[in-house]
Amino acid sequence: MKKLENEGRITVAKELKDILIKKGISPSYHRLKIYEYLMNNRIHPSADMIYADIIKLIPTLSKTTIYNTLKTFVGKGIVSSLTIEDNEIRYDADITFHAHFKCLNCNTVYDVGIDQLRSDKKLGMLKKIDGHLITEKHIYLKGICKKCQQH
Amino acid sequence: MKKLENEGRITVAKELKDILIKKGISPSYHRLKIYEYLMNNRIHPSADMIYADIIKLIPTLSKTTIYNTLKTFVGKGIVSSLTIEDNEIRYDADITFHAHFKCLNCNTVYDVGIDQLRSDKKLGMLKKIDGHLITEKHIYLKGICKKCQQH
DNA sequence: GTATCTGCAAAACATTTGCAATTCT
DNA sequence: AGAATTGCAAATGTTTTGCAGATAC
Repeated sequence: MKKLENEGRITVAKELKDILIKKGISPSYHRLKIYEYLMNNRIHPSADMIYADIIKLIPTLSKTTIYNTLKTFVGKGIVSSLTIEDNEIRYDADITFHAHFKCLNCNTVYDVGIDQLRSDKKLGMLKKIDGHLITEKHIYLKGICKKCQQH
Repeated sequence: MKKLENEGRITVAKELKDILIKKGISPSYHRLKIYEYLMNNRIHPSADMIYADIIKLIPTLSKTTIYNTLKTFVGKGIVSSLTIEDNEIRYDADITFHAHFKCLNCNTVYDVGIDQLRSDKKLGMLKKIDGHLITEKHIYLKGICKKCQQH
């Protein structure tokens, strides 16, 4: 829990607690710490990464609680889940629309602003972004299809 | 093995065999049938869906062969893998750049042309496409990051 | 006849579920 | 006390691995 800065401002536990309450999530100690971790560590961690770090703080923590909590957060819309990996789900407390870049060598997942994507006219032609060499591009949209809307 | 049409032309086994050979993949019967299945059934199937359908044709087929073959195909670049689901990998024989839409109700994965995406200026603002209602958007880029390029 | 391909069975994981124990009010 | 939260242990489901048998050239 070292890095408390977040885009120029300090994120204090009180503010995070209020976000949870506003979304109808009772701010238990575990939930607060998990949310705080996600807000302060923008590394798109997996459930296991979150567990490995927070257990240092809460020795009795179980992975079930991590999974329960993440499901609650995603369901309430304060955290989004990324399926950029093929074997595990990554989580992101930044719910604004942005793209992600995964390095196939070091497995780091970087944030990429959409404005940077639009500056280049054709996403299909894009070969590099933020200095990262692109070899694969995926656009996944989700929602309710035409058929299902008609019943 | 009913639908043999593919964008106006007939895909014959001979052509598919030649694609495999050209890519350095020995065209065994199993591989040919799996590739043929993917080319003729553009439904973005999972390994299990492919297995369930092809075992009707090859009763001795094993899932290991499905996984081995798909790994070979993806490695050689004639099939791409989609991580649009959070619990299984979907496969697509269409390796041209296009987006995918997954219905959260019926789980169908539709193709979406990128030209359709670009006609709308801002992907971030997009609410509907091909009549499908969009509630989630993900852009995943992969490759080698800036740091890893420098060694 | 040697290399490749296939398939069984078991293992390896991430995630989920059932239920009991704990905590909070 | 009663409801919500947590956690253990077992189950689930997908994908991987080791190895033996089958097949192909």
